[in-house]
Amino acid sequence: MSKQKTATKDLSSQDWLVAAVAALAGGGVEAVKVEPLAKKLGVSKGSFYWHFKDRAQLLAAILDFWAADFTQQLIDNAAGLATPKERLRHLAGQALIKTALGIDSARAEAAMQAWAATDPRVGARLCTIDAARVGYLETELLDSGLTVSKARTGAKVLYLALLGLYTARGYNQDLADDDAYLALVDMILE
Amino acid sequence: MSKQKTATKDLSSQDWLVAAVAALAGGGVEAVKVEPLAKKLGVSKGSFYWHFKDRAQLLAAILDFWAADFTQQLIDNAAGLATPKERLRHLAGQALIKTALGIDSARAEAAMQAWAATDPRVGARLCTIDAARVGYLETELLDSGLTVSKARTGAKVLYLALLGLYTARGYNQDLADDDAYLALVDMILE
DNA sequence: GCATTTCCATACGCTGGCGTATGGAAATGC
DNA sequence: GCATTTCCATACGCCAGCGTATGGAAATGC
Repeated sequence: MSKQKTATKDLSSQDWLVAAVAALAGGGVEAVKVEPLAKKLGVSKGSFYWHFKDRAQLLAAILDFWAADFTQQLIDNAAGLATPKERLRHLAGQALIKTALGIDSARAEAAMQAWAATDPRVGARLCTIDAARVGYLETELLDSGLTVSKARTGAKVLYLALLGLYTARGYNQDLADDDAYLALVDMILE
Repeated sequence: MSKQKTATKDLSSQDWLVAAVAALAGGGVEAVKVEPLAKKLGVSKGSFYWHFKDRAQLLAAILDFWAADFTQQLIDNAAGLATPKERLRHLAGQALIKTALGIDSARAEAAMQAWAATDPRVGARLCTIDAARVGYLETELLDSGLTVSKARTGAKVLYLALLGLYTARGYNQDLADDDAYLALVDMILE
């Protein structure tokens, strides 16, 4: 029922993008549909087709947004805390991606991975993102004094568990146990 | 191009169910559509609406199949191997659900969880399945001599990582590293 | 061997979502 | 202050997928 922001002002393509990501988080890629989004934004789809060529371009914009934004988020995460252990433990609560805009980041993460499983081009993009993230985790583990080998597998394990945590947040709150993840962090750091 | 099985025989509702699960594993719930399935099975949708009331009933059948089948799979998994450690390590390669029928079980798993994230009734069903699975992992860890507390969080961690492994299998083969999961099993078992 | 049941094909109407075309209103250039 | 640009509404045709209705062929009962 609540209108979007301030007044009945013109929408930007950013507004459409944010709404699209929200729909993605809520119902997967198939839920990112032009006309329902228009209805939710309180405009007609004439607005959409002015800002975007077609639906495919919107989906591409989501991917670009995702790829561009996660790096910034890595920096934000690393900025505040002193030790690698603190930073790694922080990943459980705060997701790797922005939780701003009222979007459930864990659900958005899970939706992106589900999307990647059905679209190989999305999968390829997410692979590079995953590689960067695992690489980040690996450096944190190396900074903590782990051997190269242990840091390598440890980073993968941490990220796999993080993916599982995102997935569980979507439907199984009992399983999405942050403390379990924190225990894993401690376990890997010995 | 290949026809399905033996001859041009009548289809059973099981045939439809198997095809539906395959479509689910390949493209998510939204890919489970009556007319495309009919085309893939080489029949018309008149066949479908004889075996099923509507699409919702097919989806419900998928859920029932999933819930009924996973228990059998738990037994199969536990049957062959002697020690808990062997059984737990076995989970990486062999998924918890049947890999028969030419269906990628990991993709099917991931598709089920993605579905659960968008449909609360599916989510509720998967929660009980997850609980049983985590419970199974917990008993294995207890049999291995872990304390109640360590077994509890260890089971959750193992299952979260397993979920991540299933997800990764869908698009990131480099991340879907069985050895990393095996290392986690060893780590939890000390 | 005729009726009934089983299983499927064909044809139809309906809806939701996509993309286009056209026009209109408000801002903006100058 | 008139033309242009910016942003959106309305209306249209189109297609995919759902569900129904009806009929037909093959097996089956008996």
